[in-house]
Amino acid sequence: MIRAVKGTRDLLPPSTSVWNHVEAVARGVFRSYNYHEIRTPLLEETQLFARGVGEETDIVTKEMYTFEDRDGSSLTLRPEATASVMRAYIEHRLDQRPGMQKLYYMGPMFRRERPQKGRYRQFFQIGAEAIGSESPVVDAEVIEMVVDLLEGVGLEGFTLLLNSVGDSKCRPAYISQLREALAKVAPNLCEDCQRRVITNPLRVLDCKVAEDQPIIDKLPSILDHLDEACRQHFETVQQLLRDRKIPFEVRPRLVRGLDYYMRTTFEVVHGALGAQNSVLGGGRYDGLAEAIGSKVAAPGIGFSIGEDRLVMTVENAVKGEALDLLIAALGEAALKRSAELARGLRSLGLSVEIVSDRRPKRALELADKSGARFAAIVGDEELLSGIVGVKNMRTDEYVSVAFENIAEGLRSNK
RNA sequence: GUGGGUGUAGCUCAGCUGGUAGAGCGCUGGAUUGUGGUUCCAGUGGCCGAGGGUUCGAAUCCCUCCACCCACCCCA
Repeated sequence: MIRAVKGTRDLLPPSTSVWNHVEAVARGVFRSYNYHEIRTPLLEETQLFARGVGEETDIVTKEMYTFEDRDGSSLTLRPEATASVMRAYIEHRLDQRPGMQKLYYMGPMFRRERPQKGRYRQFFQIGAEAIGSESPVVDAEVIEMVVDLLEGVGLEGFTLLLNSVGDSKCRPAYISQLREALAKVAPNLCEDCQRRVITNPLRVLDCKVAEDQPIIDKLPSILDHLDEACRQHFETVQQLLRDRKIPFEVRPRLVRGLDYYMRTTFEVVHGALGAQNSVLGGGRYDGLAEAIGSKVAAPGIGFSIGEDRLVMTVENAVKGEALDLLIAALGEAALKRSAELARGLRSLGLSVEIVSDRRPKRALELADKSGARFAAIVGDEELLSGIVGVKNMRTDEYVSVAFENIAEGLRSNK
C-alpha cells in the first residue's frame, strides 16, 4: 500500500472545515488591519534561506529539503516564509510603493525533522509581515492583531510572551558577557547545555532542565544589556500593549532560533499541545533585507502561526459545515423534479444532496448520520400535489410546503 | 540523529503458558412497499506490519527489518 510520506498527512472532512474556519477568520482579521495577501513560491534558491535564516541554525544545517535541479542549481522547499516575503519585497521594489507594506500569507512549509505531536515535515503556517518601518507602534499593532486573531478563532487560555533580543550593536557585547559567565558554570549544567555553551550560548537560556534553572537565573539578562535605542523601543512596545489592555509576560530568557530576529521577539504558548506548546512565534528583523543582499534597508516585523497546532486546540469548538437539505427521490420522474428543485436551492447558496437509490427510511437515516438540517421525500404524491413535506431533523418539526416555497423555509430556519 | 511505546477487521481493542482468529462500533440489507435517532436479525469484512528461525503446528516463542506514535534535539 502506498502511504502518505513520513511527516505529511491528509486532512479529511470534517476536520477540513475547522481549517477553513481558521483561515476565514484570519483573512477577516488581516483585512481589518489593512494587510493584503502575498503568495510566494514553495521553491526558492537555497541561498535565500542559508543567508536569511542563518547558516548555523538547525533549520539550515539539518532540516531543509534541498535538492539539485537539472541545471545544477540548488533549490529548497521553503522551511518558513519570512525570507521569501522579504525576497519578493526587494525583487519587486515594494519599498517604492506608498506607505508600509502589510502582507500576509498562508500555506505549507517543509522541514525534515522527526515528526511528533504538533510537528510535521509538511506543516502549515499563517503569518504576516509589516515591512518598511522601525517604529515600535508597528510592533504593538502586529501583536494586537495576533491576539485578535487567536481570540477570533476561539482559542482560550493562551499566554503571550515578550522579549527584546537587542540589535547588532548591543547583542554581541551581551553574548560575550554571557559566554564569560557560562564558562564558569558550564560543568554544572546538563549535557545539552554544555554543548550549547559552545554552539549557541543564547539557547542555554531556553533550557528546561529543572536542576539548571537556579544557575541560569543568575546569568546576565539581555534586558540589562540593551543599548539606549533598543531599551527605548522595548519600553514603548510594552507601554503601547498596556494601553491596549493586552496582557503579556516579559521573558528575558525567550530566545528565538532564527538569526534574523532583533529587538522585539514574542511567542504565544498554549497547554494541551504536548511538548510543542508554541502556537505562534514572531519578532522584528531589521537586518534581514541586507542579509539577503538588498541595497535598501527594509526594517520589518512579523509572526507566524502554526496552523496545525492552532487547529488542534480549537478542533472541538468549531461546528462543521452542515448539509441544508437531503432529498429522497422515489422514481424517475421524482428524481428529475428533485434535480430541478436542487438546482434552484443551490443557486441560492444552499447545500443539497439528492438520494435516489435508497428506500425512504434509509435515506432519512443517511440524512441523520450526515447531519442534514432538513430532509424531504419526493415521490408520486408530491409530484401530483406540488406539496412537499419538509422535516426539520433537529426539532422534528414537519411542515408541508409548495415546491416553490422550500427555499424560503430553509433560509428562514438557518 | 537518539531514546521509549505500539503494530490483530474501516475504527477501538480482546486473544492466558503455541493447536492456523474474536467482540463492540461502523458499513450494507432485512424486520417496517413513503419518514431518521431506539431495538432485533443477517451479511460485509483480516496473507494477525514484513521477512526469516524454532516446532508436527506460530497472531502467540526467538532474530532481523519496517511503519506509526510519544519524547529529546530544535521549532510553528
